[in-house]
Amino acid sequence: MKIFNTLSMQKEEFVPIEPGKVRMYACGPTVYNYIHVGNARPIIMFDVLRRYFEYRGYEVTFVQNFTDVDDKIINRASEEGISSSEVAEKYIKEYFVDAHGLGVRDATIHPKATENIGEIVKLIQTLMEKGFAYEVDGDVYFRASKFEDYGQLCHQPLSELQAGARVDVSDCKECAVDFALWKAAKPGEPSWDSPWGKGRPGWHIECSAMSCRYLGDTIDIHCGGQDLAFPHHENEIAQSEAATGKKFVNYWMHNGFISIDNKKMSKSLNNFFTVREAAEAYGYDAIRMFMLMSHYRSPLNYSGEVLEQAKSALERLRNAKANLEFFIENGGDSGLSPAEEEFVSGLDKYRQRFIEAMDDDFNTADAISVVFELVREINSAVSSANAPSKALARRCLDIFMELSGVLGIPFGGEKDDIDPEIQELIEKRQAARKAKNWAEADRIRDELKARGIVLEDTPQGVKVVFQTK
RNA sequence: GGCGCCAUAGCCAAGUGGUAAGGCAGUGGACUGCAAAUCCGCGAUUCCCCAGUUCGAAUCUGGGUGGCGCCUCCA
Repeated sequence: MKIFNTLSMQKEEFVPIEPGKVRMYACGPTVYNYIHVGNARPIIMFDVLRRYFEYRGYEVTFVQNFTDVDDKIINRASEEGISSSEVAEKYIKEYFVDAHGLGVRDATIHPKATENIGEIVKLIQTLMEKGFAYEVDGDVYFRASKFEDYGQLCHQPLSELQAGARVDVSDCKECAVDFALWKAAKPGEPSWDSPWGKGRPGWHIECSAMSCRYLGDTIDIHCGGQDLAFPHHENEIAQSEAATGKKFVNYWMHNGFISIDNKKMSKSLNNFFTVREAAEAYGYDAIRMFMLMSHYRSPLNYSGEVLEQAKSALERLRNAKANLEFFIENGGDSGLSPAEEEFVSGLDKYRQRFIEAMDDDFNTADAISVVFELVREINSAVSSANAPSKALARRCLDIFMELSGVLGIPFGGEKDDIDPEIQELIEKRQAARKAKNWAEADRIRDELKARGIVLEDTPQGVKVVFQTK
């Protein structure tokens, strides 16, 4: 398996710290608002990562945090006249609504910054003791110049970073690149006791603390959006490695941005759509499909047209599944003929190609194209058999679902039961068809379609398809 | 100023040295009472431009053009 590592800017063979196990950490959302479509990309991508590792037999421990104390949460709280913990709680709940809608499984652990203040303070103390941190009036800063490898992830020497840094007039830091580990409490803000007085953690330190607590000093993979590489991830490396003296992360993975009109979707530009809004317009499933259809490091432009395309593409996969399920119920009872047996084992080549694609830095775009090719071959086989057997349909569905499952291709819920009223209409239509009363048959078909139920006539009987959003 | 990314059919998007995957849309046909679904066929002599390396380049090198990102909170 090859992974593109931001540290080396190259694809590297993945070698886990402990054979058969993967320890990964993803920077989760700051919970002060609904997540937007750009936020959804890493969430979906890293869900795929985790599923694929599991598919390949790894035991995965996946930690994704919530940043639940931060300026933005505090601002939001004062705007809404509620406490910041209420803001955080609300948007954590909303996060899970969206994540589940997108077919994202919960991480192994979802720690919160506020539940790890003790670890954070301890880590800062260690940095103080080692001379990597200094206090100014209750604030504590990291001394970047003391950490030799600072800039390794963004591939810039400290001098360049300093030159590019914007100068903050009221800054009391030793160096512009230094960053806050601990912030002294202002009146009315949430705060915790510390050796430097009441305050709260800076943004970067929480991830170092939680990664270490839940996964150990050195982990396999740390991932997040490209914009986190600097300064967030760079700072995490500095903090963690300064404190432990060990390598922090073996593989850094960063996903590309979602843009709108070719401009980065971001909260500061205010050109974002929330996942909630996009899901209302196109469905959660279309959003996931949209992300799966390109490589995670490529830039991706969001538009209604492209979401509609993703939705149509997904429809093709859904039809394939529905067709196979129909034949599993209504197909012939004969077992697999020798020719069919051979056909089914021939499908293994698609599994092979799928794995090759995913092994190459999680190339979901290539992998999904393999799924489409598999679908074409299956459809072709099933439709050319004059009465496809249940057994053949079953075997085709198995491999199709196996590969789809790795990507988490969304198929919607379980098949609904047909309620008696609908059943009656279907039977009435069948009777009309028998009597060659086409006008009546079409009228009933249109009526059901308006209710989201599509009837398809096949030689094996009528197939009922429930349309999902 | 520093660092980095991208440019492939109408749209989306893989491929990164051996002669252009896949999806959407379009279109011709088969199937159907008509549909739907499905299948078969059709679309880039060519991968932003120029020069070079090579038997051979969309893929490597150099130079352009255009777009984007990070260096500041941001996935």
